[in-house]
Amino acid sequence: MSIENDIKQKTFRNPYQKMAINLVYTSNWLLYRQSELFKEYDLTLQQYNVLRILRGQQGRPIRVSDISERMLDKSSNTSRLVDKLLLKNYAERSLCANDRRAVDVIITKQGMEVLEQIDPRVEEWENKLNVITEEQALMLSDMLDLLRESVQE
Amino acid sequence: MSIENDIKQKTFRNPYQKMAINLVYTSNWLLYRQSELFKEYDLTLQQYNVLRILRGQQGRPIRVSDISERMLDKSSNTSRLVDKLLLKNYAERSLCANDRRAVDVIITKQGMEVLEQIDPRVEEWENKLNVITEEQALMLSDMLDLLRESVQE
DNA sequence: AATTTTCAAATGTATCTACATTTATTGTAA
DNA sequence: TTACAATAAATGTAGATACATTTGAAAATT
Repeated sequence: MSIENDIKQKTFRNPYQKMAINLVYTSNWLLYRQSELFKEYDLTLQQYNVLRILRGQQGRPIRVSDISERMLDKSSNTSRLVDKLLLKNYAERSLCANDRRAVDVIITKQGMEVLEQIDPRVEEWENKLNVITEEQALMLSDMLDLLRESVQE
Repeated sequence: MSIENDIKQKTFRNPYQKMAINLVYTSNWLLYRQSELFKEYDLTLQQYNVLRILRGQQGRPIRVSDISERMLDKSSNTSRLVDKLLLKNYAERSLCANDRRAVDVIITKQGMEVLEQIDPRVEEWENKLNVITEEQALMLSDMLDLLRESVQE
């Protein structure tokens, strides 16, 4: 359904506004569907995001501040997210050897296992997005990069 | 900067995953910038969203449930958002004549005024997005519509 | 070396959000 | 018409989030 119907707004100030609104709306839509999936595994979206970052390390530990940098939602409180993962035995924490301010985090076997359970479900979900071609998807991604670049901080 | 650099992830499972991640990342990026702007006027993003929906009514009252339907973030608690706007004298609430369960909400003069102050700032911001053409913006919006359509609920 | 600044993580706190429940009203079926 | 379901809004509450502050450690400056 078109964004006009979804939010019952017939006109937009300009194409850029329409696009921006659709972008936020679609992101919320996507996050909501995916959250439902993660909820089955008692994970929040942010916890899942951290877990995936941990797995991406392939055995190497990663410090809390580096996790924060890689989060999609930069405002997350990574300390507390890691706390939650520790409670579930999905992650382990240890002091960083060469910088005692920092804390190294690593995924556990159980953390890997829960991700492996979720993987096919996420993949299945992502595959539904192939109403657009792979080329279009990459083009869309490139356009998003451009948009962010254009607004200097 | 490319999404790869922004979240320090070099590879993605497939183009759809890359696009989806970029979508969420860019939405967060956009919301964060805009929130900073609204904060200057002591409004949260959600409060601003409600105010704009109220203005869109052009004088006609709108019930709380209809506001919810039009929100970009459907999970917002519209009752409490309207409470906040009442406290700031940006909105008024009255019982709906033909359905005493419902509550009619209408924007006040002060609500209109604060929006008018914000308008040029938002427009200025949106205009920075014109690194892509209007046609590309509309195409991007259409592709987002397609994506949502493709995943049946 | 001592002092100051910067940095990493954790924590305190008010606010916000998600979700279930409640209250009041309307609609529908027995 | 009574009983039951459906709807609209408000509210209670646990947990999450945003943001400032604190704690401890490292780096830079004096």
